[in-house]
Amino acid sequence: MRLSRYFLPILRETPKEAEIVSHRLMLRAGMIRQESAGIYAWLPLGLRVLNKINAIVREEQNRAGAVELLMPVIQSADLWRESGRYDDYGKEMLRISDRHERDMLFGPTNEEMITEIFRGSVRSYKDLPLNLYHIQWKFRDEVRPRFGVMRSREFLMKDAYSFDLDAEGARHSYNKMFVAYLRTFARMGLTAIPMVADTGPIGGNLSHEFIILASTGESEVFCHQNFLSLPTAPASIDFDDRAVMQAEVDRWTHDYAATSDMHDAPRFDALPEEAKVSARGIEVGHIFYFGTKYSEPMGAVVNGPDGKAVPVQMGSYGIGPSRLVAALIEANHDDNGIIWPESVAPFDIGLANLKPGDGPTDAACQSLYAQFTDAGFDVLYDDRDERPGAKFATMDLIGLPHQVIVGPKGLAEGKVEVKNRRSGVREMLSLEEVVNKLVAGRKR
RNA sequence: CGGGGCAUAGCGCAGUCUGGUAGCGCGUCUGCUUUGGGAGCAGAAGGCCGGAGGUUCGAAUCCUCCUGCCCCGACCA
Repeated sequence: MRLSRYFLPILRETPKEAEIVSHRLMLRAGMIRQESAGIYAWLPLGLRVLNKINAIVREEQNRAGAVELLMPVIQSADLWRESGRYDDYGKEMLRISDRHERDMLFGPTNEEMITEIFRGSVRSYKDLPLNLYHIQWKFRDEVRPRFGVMRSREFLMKDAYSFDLDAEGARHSYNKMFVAYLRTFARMGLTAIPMVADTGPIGGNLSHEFIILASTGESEVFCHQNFLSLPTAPASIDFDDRAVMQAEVDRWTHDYAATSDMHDAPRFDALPEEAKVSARGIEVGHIFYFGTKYSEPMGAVVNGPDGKAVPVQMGSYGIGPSRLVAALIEANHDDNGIIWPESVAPFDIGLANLKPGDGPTDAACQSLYAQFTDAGFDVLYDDRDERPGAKFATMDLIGLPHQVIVGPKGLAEGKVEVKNRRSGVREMLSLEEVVNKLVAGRKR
């Protein structure tokens, strides 16, 4: 993509409303634009990151056996009256009516709808286990939206729903999502710590929040030092093996970890001093097992092996990709801007032409652009007629992992500069070496 | 939902107290000179001063109401 043809409205100054670093940087880097309190438009650069995150979420959901579908944003109030939550949910639910004055709502979550879909088509225990998920916009009319997309009213959520015949099966479904979540966050370069959680309005009796540590986190968290270095399960782990899944979950729930609402101070205090981690955290995922809370009132039943109808055991599993964009920036930035992990970067390489209009420089850039693109990289080519300083500042701000800087000075010696955004390391290499280096780096 | 604040050019702000032709910096556009860490000079464009009423010869400025947004707290993927 040529920057001169792209839409990247960068701000040189920080809008005053942005309090936390991710919000500031998202606005400055032209990723989002606020349209209303807690409601944002995703500009091209931001959308690219969101899509990269979604792709990782999908891969890991699919790997764990979940199946993607897509449910509507607008739901009927009648569905929510069946579960009793139409009255329980309160003012956070945005209630609307259509032209026939039917009560509708903008979905804050989808337990009711997925249960309705399930009961309409599944009759036998032989169709279980089943896990259905979608990635869809949600609306929760927060009293006080803040921190940009970290706590917005409209937000993107991946929500999965599992259906099992019995509690043991449901536990396995829960464990699969637990492991899939750890892998999902690890692939984004985040250390997410599962913490025993309150179940809130979703209900149920088994729940974990996945928290990443960040100084700007909204909640206070306590955990054992061990979590900071626990290795994540490999992609090859057998999601169908109940014992393997349980062992993996046990490994990740063995040590103490809790948010302030669930904090067990005596237990934490008993830890050796060097093992205590007390910090702030951002919730990036939340999983629940809630049994028959919805299946029973809504009549989602299957015939068991004995021919008797039983309500299915359910769980739900949420990840907020839009919040993750902000969380990733909180965890990856410096004074100059964002530092994207490679797996979610909007572009892999930023190619800066320091002197557009100069024949040899243009030619070298064109050649590199073609070679990078052929090698499968997403390249943002800064061909704008700007001074070098402005280009460097832009590149650092938007945080692409690799910067390739091409100017007459280097080219006189047949070289271009490659800079690693995270380490800051710069090298002068020939055109051929640059391509080889980046290709080799990606395979590693 | 309680408390506090803000609203003037794309962004950041001054002007409001004490009413009298709408300002500054950055950005944008034109030209020239520049070109390896946000250039210099010259010129230009861009505003129903959040909205509606009111007071006044005259309102960005004073009064009333409304709306939007932000911050602190309580609540939450």
